[in-house]
Amino acid sequence: MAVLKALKSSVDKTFAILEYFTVDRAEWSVTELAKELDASKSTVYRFLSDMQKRGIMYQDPVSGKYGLGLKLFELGNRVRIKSAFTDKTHPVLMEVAKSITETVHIGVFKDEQVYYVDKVESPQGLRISTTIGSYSPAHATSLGKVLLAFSSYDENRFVQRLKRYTENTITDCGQLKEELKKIKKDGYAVDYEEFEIGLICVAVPILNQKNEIVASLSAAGPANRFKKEELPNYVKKLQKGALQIQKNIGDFKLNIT
Amino acid sequence: MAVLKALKSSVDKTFAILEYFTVDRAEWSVTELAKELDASKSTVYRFLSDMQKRGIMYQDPVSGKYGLGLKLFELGNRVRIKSAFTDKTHPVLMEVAKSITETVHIGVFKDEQVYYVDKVESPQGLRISTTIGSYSPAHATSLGKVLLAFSSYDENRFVQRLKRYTENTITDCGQLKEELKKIKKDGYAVDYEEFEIGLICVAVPILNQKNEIVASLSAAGPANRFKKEELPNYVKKLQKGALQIQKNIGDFKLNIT
DNA sequence: AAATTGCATTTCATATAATGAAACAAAATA
DNA sequence: TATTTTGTTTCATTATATGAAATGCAATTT
Repeated sequence: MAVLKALKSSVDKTFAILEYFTVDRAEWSVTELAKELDASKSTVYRFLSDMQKRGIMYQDPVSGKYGLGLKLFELGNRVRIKSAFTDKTHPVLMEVAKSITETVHIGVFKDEQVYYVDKVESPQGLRISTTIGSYSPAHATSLGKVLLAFSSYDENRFVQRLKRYTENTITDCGQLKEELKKIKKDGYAVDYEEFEIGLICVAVPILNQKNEIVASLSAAGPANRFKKEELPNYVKKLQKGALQIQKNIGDFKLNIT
Repeated sequence: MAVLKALKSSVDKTFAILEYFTVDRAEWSVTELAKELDASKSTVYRFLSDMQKRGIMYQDPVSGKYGLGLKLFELGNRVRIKSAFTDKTHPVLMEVAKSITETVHIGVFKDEQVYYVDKVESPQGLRISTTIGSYSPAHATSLGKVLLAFSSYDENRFVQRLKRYTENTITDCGQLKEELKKIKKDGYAVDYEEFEIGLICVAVPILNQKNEIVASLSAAGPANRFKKEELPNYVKKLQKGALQIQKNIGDFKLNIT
């Protein structure tokens, strides 16, 4: 409430409005959004229609509701991360997804969270589906635990409360530190339904040619399809992919800011 | 010159500035951009730094120059076309690129031009590299000619001048109509260096399950690698991919506006 | 080492655009 | 037909955007 009025610059307001258009809520009417933002219809209308004129917004000709437009897609594709990083990782991701037959992800650190930068979905019907450009908690995912384990991090990083997502989530800082130590030793992390019941993930680090960790690579699938004796096999396939990516990316270091 | 002053709304100004960040010119300093826009440094600075605070812009910590930020990548990935269409086409594109070993593209019609919505680059060193979200002329590309041939179009569509790009470009309307008729009969189009010298493309239509054309699929490679006797082979592989995509997309119809 | 250039950034009085209430038009609903 | 609910437009008021000049910082030149 009173979201817009709190922001002083038009630039801020513009992008605050865009943030409301998510994957889960792709369409808003002027009235709905005005109510949500506690702003006048005129104001919201002007923002949306100005953006619509530029193709940043798309207006459904039938319902009159607004959604994100093609121009934004266009701009998003110009962002460096895409051409510099994903172009190099994606082909490998395809290979790994095919050989493991589960959804594979690449995640990096951003704001203490895991940020998904690339994915290839499992060819199987029942599969995990995440949105590129979204976030997950670091301590409750295999991607995050790998990133933590292989990064040089402040020991006091975990003074912050570790949020519980399921009964398996690690919420004790000491326990997490032990887990990370083990992960660094083993070279991989597993998430046994620690973030979501029914979801199991395995992840390995992606290093650049200077052996700095730049991202992590995971395979994720439904718990009932996971066989513990297959774990070394998954890890082997992931590591093979990670090594291939390492070859592809050179000394590339992702600047996430 | 005087680009910014001509625009009355901040929303317009914001996105006008973003448009200056292209693939060819990914970075601008405050001073450079202020000069280009004929605006004051303060103004440009404020736009860029406001956007930078939100992650829309990225500022290189060394040079101080600005580029497009991750948030924009994030927003771009939320655009419907991406999740609804590309997710379904990309895996097939990978397969086709691998089997043909040339860069493959998917294009749709937008504003009488070919709009690139997805691509997978050739694994070979020498390859064609296009930007997703960019445009090419319809009459001078295989993607475009397929789209024209299989769309129900106005006969008078081509009264507009057909721009010449190379010595092979079809610039005569009657000749183009003949070509389109042939393409419809054959089920594929070829571009023999009609847009760019040294570039040869082959394209086939992608139909949805109602048999409406929704996009076209092409393979593009350097002319000196192209063997005429391999053409039926390329077409066969492309058609196999197009059929797979048809299965994936159902009765999906792309709304490009 | 001092001076100079070249840059991003900040300041502040003024010009200009953003704002919301209300009116409007058009469609959906009763 | 009457009523409600939309998206859109208008316009006087308010608040933000603007640019010249100043600042601070670093790299380069004297």
